[in-house]
Amino acid sequence: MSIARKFAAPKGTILFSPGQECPGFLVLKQGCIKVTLTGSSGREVVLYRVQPGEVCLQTFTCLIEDQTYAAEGVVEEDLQGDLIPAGQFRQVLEQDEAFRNTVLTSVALRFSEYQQLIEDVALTGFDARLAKVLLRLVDATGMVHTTHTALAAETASGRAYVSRRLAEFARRGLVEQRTDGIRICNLNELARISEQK
Amino acid sequence: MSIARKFAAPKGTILFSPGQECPGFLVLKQGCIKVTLTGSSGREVVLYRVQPGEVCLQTFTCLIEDQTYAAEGVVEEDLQGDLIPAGQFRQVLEQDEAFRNTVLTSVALRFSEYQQLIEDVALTGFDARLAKVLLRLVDATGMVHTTHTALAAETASGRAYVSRRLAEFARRGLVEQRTDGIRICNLNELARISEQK
DNA sequence: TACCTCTGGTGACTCTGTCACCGTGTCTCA
DNA sequence: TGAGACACGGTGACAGAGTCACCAGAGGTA
Repeated sequence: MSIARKFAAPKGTILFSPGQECPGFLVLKQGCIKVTLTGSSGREVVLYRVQPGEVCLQTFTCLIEDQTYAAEGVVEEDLQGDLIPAGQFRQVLEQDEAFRNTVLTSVALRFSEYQQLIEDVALTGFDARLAKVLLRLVDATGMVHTTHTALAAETASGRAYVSRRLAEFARRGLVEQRTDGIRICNLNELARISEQK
Repeated sequence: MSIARKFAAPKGTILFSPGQECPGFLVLKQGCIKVTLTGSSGREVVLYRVQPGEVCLQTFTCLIEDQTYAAEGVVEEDLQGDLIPAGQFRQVLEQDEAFRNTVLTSVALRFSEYQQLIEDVALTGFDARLAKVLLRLVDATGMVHTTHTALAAETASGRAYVSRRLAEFARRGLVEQRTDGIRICNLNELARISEQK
């Protein structure tokens, strides 16, 4: 993969936005990218995150189909990786077997994630979605450091509704709302809720 | 692609169901497969259709990740194609460049379709979704031959609600409900609605 | 201190989806 | 030809989900 250029970007950088041309294919070594979709109403949905070892598939679709981006990508944690220029992507894909495997695996993984997301949004109740997100974001100390607004994007819902349901969760003793985030009090019960409906 | 076996199945055949092992990779030559997700409540969502020239990606994910199916596949129109046994899939992918390109293109296409579906379900109002589905299913004579139940699956919604909104569309003169299906009366207005919100 | 921005709480909606129940048309089979 | 079975769609009443506007507190900063 000698064609690849080193690439780095600090937290907060907008890597790509809908409609943009695609500069190349990014293989992540360090950091995290958040990929979101924003509706015309301004509402935002988190599609997925790209972690080290994975590839950014928004780019993949662009390159294979020769299209522009459909989603937005933001750097969540300082980024480092390799960028394969758009023109050389197919060539590397042909020649480098390890790279090809990485891409295929990544595609398959993302594919099932998308399907899961569709299932969650289309077939699952809100509380289950919220519980699932809380369980995904909880850290080792039992805290979730995030805002209601961010949770709304993660659950493909609205901020006000998140506030209400979170208040209900708190009333039931499942969580506790603090100024520095949300403390998870009853992990088992949340897990149970996340599997309902 | 000499390893491939001929494969055929009549309309109505259930090709795969959630949890099943994946027998191989199907390249479609004729017919149509409908791939759906069914929630525990019994509610169904149409994910996509596989048309001739395309590959079935449910299978792709299974094979690459060595997992079982997550969705259900039903034959909508009598099927004919080539089946590449599970064990040989990766090998063919390595050796056959044309096949590899077909797969990659198909994956990319399906990937953007999934993203579109997420956008529709998560960010778009119901009327827009319904209008979009009607426009997709309308035939040359301006008719949509389908049931409200089927439209509910296509719009990731419920049958009763489809009935209600369709009645409202009819009241506004956009469509006309008949015993043999739905007649589209105002294509332009439906197109306008399908782009809202 | 005054101001600004980010965040979250809340009332009052609308939109979306569900459930149960009914009527209609069609098909089948005795 | 009549009885039952069944698929389909209409509808009232309700529950769940999401929106909008407005308010209040916490922190930063000038």
